[in-house]
Amino acid sequence: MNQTTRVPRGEARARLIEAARILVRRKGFAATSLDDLCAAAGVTKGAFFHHFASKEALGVALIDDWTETTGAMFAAHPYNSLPDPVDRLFGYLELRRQILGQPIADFSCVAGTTVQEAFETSVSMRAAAERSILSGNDHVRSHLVEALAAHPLPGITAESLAHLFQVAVQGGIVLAKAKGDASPAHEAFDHLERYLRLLFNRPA
Amino acid sequence: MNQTTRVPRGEARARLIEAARILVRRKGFAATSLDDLCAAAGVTKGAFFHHFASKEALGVALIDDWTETTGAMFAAHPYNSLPDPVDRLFGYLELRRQILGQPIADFSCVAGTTVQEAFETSVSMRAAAERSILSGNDHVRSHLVEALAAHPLPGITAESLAHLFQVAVQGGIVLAKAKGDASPAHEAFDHLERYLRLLFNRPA
DNA sequence: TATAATATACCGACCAGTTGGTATGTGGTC
DNA sequence: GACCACATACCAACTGGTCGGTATATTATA
Repeated sequence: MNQTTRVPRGEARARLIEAARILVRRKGFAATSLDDLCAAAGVTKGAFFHHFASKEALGVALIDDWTETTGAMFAAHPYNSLPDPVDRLFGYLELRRQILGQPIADFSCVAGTTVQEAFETSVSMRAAAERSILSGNDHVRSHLVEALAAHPLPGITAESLAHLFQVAVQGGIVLAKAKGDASPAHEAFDHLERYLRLLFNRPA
Repeated sequence: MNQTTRVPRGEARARLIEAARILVRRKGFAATSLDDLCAAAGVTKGAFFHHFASKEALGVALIDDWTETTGAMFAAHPYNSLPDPVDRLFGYLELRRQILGQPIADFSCVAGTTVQEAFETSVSMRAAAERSILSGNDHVRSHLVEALAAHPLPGITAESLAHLFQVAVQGGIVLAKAKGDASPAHEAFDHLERYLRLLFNRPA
């Protein structure tokens, strides 16, 4: 209740986004109230509306921050320096499987969760979610383009395969939430890897 | 506003669930208020709380109704009478692709949308969503069990493949909502079909 | 370099409208 | 006339958002 130590000047915005990430992942966007959010961030309503014009604006900032953070995380990972693009794809999948070891709320996707609610009610949030998906897509696609250049597959585009990765990630999250267990998501990545091995003729 | 023609006696509950299905698909569960819901159903708050103990109870009833409706729809489809189980799987995928021709809100999944928001905040709604996913899973799995009996694939279970179908459906919806376009979902089904053709040795 | 002027960051009380939920009344049906 | 299926009226708590104010930082000026 009573704030004993104040949030240092200049940190309010970052703290609000951090708190929003946690709350939205747990309860969704609509169910996250600004009062709860500000309390969790240790900040007042005044601070909120100084940094964000509306709850919707916070949502956009949250998703954009999410895009940046996750993008940087994947870009920084060691598998990116593997010489073989197909191995990089397997490295990506392996990382994804590792992430599934965390609690469900911690591997839930901010963009995916939010766009389920807001795709019709908020133009700007849907657009932000599209940017987020697109960013993840680009990462995988770059490896796929290389892989397909070395091993062309008639009728299969890097774009559509990259989408399949995203579909597996997002669908896996939904099933994990429903079952309270990450194993269906885990299995989906296994199947995706097996599909890639069949396509690129890479037996395990 | 003013109710000109009243909802016939005995229909309130069904109308509420129907209206909830539409609103929840468009705006999510939390963002759907009881006032809006009752107005859309042409019914008063008194009717609502006569049939449902709480908003959460309506959510559970909505998801269970969804499970029943979709289950009946898939069970009734002609592809189920095809002699070959693998052909039935292709028939299922073809039907899924047809459904993608509708507006996004109309192929959005009530269970998937709701569980994204409520998996941590409502035990009963998460359980209802699990029942829904499980029901869809069972349908596909029954064909997969037959297919695997005729054409065994070491290391691949009907259960995990059935999950993959659900993952493709749910993930496809998320991507479609984000992009405002069903094509990534469509492509995911194409890849899934190609994967099955490779596994079961069924070239197109 | 001291100081005035201005911009930034944040506070917290307040507001009107909405929220899920309740208590009680009423008309139709058996 | 009892019961069921709703309608009506109402409520406290909460909702996103506003607004006047203050403390701190930045820049301009002399």
